[in-house]
Amino acid sequence: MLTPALYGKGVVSLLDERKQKILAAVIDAYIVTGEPVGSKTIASLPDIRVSPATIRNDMAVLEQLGYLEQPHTSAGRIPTYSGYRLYIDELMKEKALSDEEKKLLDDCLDVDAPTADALIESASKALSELTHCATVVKNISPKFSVITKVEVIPTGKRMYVLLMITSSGNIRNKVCRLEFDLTNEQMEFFSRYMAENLQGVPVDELSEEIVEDLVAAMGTYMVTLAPLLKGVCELAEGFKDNEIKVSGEKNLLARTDINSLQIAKFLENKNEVVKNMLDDSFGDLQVVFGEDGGFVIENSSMIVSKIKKDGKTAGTLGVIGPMRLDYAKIIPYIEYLTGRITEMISGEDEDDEEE
Amino acid sequence: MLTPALYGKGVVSLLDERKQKILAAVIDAYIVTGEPVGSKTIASLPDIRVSPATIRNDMAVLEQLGYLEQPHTSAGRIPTYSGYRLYIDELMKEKALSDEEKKLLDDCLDVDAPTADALIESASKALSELTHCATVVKNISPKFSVITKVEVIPTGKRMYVLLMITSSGNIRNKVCRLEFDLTNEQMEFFSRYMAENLQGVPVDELSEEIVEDLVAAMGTYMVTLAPLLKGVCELAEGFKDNEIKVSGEKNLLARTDINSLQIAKFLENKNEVVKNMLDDSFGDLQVVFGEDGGFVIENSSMIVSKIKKDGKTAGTLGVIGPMRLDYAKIIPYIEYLTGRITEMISGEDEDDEEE
DNA sequence: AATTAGCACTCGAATAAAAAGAGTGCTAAC
DNA sequence: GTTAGCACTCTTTTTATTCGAGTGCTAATT
Repeated sequence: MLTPALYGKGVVSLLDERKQKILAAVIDAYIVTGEPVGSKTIASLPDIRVSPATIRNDMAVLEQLGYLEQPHTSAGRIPTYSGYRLYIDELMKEKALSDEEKKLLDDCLDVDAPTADALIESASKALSELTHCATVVKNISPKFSVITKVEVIPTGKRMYVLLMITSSGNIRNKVCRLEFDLTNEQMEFFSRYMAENLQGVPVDELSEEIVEDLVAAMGTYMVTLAPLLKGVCELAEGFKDNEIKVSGEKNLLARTDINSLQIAKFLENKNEVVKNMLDDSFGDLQVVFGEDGGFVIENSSMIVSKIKKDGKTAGTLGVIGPMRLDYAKIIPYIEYLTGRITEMISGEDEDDEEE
Repeated sequence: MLTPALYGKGVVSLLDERKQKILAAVIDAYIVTGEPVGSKTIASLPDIRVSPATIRNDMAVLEQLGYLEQPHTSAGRIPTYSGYRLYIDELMKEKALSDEEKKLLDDCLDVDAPTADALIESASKALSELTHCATVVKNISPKFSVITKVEVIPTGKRMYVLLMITSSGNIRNKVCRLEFDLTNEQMEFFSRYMAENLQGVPVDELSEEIVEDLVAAMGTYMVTLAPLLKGVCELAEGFKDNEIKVSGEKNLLARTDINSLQIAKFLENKNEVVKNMLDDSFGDLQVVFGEDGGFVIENSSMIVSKIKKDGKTAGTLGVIGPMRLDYAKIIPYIEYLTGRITEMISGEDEDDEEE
């Protein structure tokens, strides 16, 4: 007999209610202690009314189904990947946030942050401290940013600063060294040309081809200004690339059950590794285990949740921690934060909401 | 009898030539193997002509003098801090760079780097790969940078980007949200006011007091523009603070003899820790061991060398690695690189050297 | 048919004892 | 001053033994 709450779910229906309870209890215990869990431990729990022998039988079944495993014959059980998966998807009881917790989280959000990215960043810092994990952030997608301004500012002999500002309030700059000094006329032309051709263009649409076309159409100015346009191109790339930020790495490095070198390697490639992972193809909340795809940090898992804007994925926020993470508590944290951020940034573009 | 090369040196004169040779040999061997070194190992070296017994006697003396120690009775010797110190200062034979090595290093330097900091950065990356250590960089001192431009650019409703450019080609920006939109007149006033009062001011002289004076002297514009000036202040701080960069951390994290958590803590506080350490009070090249002052990474050491400009310290470049570092090889590397950079940036300010 | 008590069994972890080995310090001879 | 020789020390490695947690199976119980 299934509890009402579990009707219509997935794999869970293959397991009778008691086996579900036992599996959940084993994983709960393992998350707390980190040690293999035996039948006696489970039997001593208040809402389990059967004997260790019965539990042993059930655990043997759960092992055959691939949800649990034994490190060695005479040890208790630990969860497998699919055990965790089932637990997260269908078994665990999320610990709803109390009002105090909500308030705490609200206070952590920097409501005065000048850009959405800074707001998300503040959430990331807070989350990392509250969970004692590393946190990972994918900034507001370049899809939502259009170029609002491209400037060139002379700063020295043949030295120029290129400046690009986007609608989401992000700025990037780059120093260019040219072959010749620009005349006033050339600079004015460049500014006008940029304003006419790039203003309003979404950052992620700015490809090399577009820039090449622009260069070609520039006529006599071509030779002198081409290097600047190349710089523009690189700036746009910068917006796309530097999206992913990890903070609180210390919390991972402090752990003995996670390999430091793997962490370091992950941090080096975080862009490539995480980019594919946080795409539209997934649901709003996603839990990835430490050897799925490119994400190789053994014994770790990553929970990420989407931040939306106008119904579309705009960014993500999540944590990276040990496999045995307190999912039931941390998932609500993350969902609450991304939910609040989603509220805060919706429709912010057009006009300021206050007053 | 002292070798000519050692005349007039320091503590070394207390040690006869053979003891020096033995101490150096022990440290050489320890640097390679990481294991305590015994008398037999030393005796088997080609230019040591005495028996193990003699070496044992000498090693006992070296231990009493505090240069060596035994992890336990029946083990060989390992160097103490002062052993390393003596070795580095007076005993080791630096391995001079071959022409190929010089060429290799030259090729690593990004001669086209638009700013001196970028040049140093390229050296840092190369050094980290060549030595398999982390590298640490202190960027060209703010003392050498004067403010060349402060701009304010409107980017949205009540949103402005503050931009500060220094003579060394560095740029920093900051998004400010103001209470009111600025009129054209206000913006023009601000630009002029900045140009008149801040252009040419060395970055590290821009204190809160100066800014407060400026605010006070601003007259009617005071109320509206004060927040912008606060932003200017923060930007200048940014130039001072973000000087120290570490790269190649992976090389440290990969080692089992260095504590990951200590590395993480160091990385978090690198600014405070390293700032004091790379000051004018020291010689051109400095070796710091992993528990001196604020630098607490057990079993590690840091070698830093100064980059100069017009005879004054302008920046530093160095490596952080295990205590048992191949000093004899790495020190020449660092000295060569900082030397080259010093040459390249000298007098670069006034005019371009090429053509 | 499901549950449970009972029990033999397994295998890792902890403990103890023994052997091996590296290196020393000291003494006496060179 | 140097060195061979040797007893001694202390770690590391090996081997053996015990201990105990936890299991799986069987037979009894509900």
